[in-house]
Amino acid sequence: MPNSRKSNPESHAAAQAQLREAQDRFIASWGRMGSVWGISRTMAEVHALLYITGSPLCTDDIMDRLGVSRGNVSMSVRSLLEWSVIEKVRLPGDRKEYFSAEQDVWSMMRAIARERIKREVAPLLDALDEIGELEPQIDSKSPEELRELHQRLDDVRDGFGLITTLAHKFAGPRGAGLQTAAKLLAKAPVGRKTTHTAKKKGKA
Amino acid sequence: MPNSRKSNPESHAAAQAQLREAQDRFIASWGRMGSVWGISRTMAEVHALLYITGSPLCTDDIMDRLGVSRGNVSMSVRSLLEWSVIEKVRLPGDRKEYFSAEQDVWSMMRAIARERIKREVAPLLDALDEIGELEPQIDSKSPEELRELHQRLDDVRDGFGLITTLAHKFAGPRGAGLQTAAKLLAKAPVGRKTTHTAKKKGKA
DNA sequence: TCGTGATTTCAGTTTTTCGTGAAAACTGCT
DNA sequence: AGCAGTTTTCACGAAAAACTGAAATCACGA
Repeated sequence: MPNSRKSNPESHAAAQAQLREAQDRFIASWGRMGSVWGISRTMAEVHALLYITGSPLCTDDIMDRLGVSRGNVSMSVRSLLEWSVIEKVRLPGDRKEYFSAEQDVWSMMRAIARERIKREVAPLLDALDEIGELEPQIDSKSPEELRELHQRLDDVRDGFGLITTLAHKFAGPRGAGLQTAAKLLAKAPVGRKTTHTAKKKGKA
Repeated sequence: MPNSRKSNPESHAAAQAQLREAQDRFIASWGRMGSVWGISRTMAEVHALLYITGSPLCTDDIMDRLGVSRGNVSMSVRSLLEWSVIEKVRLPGDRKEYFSAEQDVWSMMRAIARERIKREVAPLLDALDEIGELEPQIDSKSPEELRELHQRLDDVRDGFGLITTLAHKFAGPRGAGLQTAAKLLAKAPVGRKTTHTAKKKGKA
């Protein structure tokens, strides 16, 4: 069957199916990654749906498409709003709330990075500070073990501290920091060979 | 009670308790972070224990200190070995296996980063490639929606692709890449203000 | 203010992940 | 090979996290 372009009903339906399929796959992949990240699968899927779709959707749209409960959608959407990766949209003359996702990938990534730093490393740094305060004076007369302990704690603290500083500098809410940094580093003469871990398009 | 330094029994005991306390806290914090990362709490705790302790420990040492089962230690240790953040040590004249953690924070961080990229973004990239292959020919005659879809997929792919490339360049098994990059970026003139998210040592 | 439809909350249920302990497999030694 | 100590595996139970559905709450328009 030769596929005439333009808009005959048949190829239109086919295109729709194709679209659906691709969207669903993206949603599934993004959702799967969500679990690896410690966020719920549904939350990631809702985000994926809003992103890949590009248009504002209401609660029922999301429920129907993803097959999850109203409550679940409500909670996922709330978190997503806190992450600032989606926003509320109110259509005039409609009482429903609609949601749409940030469309710029880099600002999406910055938002994700920001949130992860906040959830993952900030608490650790706080804890390390607190531990450090437990033992105010360490001096050369302290037992070797204690000094080693402090050395290790400080090492970790410094490492994550530096990362956090960086992250705030480059992933702050405003500015194209992350992208700039990435491009900058990508060409910097530090590493040697660029070997990919992921298999590249190999399979049939 | 005035604390004479050197080694009188009393201050020695106190120092031991202090050491214990600090270690336990570190282990707890690191463990808590483990869950945020999607690795099991025990696995993170085992790693924390080996790191903060600095000395090779055997299965029973770990079981006793952490209060977890033999099986659990065995599995955690196996994963940690896969991550290359700990290694087996065989003491001559002892049939037991001992384990000790990578002591350099930066190479520890590189290992962590490497592993996370592998688990988190590589599968996503693979999926995106696969989705892209579903629809070989997109041209200007394709429906607008399909072209938008592809645009979005490509955006995500490019973003994460760049990040992956970077990560491999800087977090590869060998080289001080990460540290170098961090220092480099920390002084680069990109951002403006360095605002900390984490509260700084503020509390009593 | 009331009524209607949308949204949030939350107790209970399902699903998933984690951890246990004992049996099986393995290892180096005699 | 036989043995004693060590490590791994895995079926099962415990714990945690996610999800549901319906009642309660909220918000807009009349």
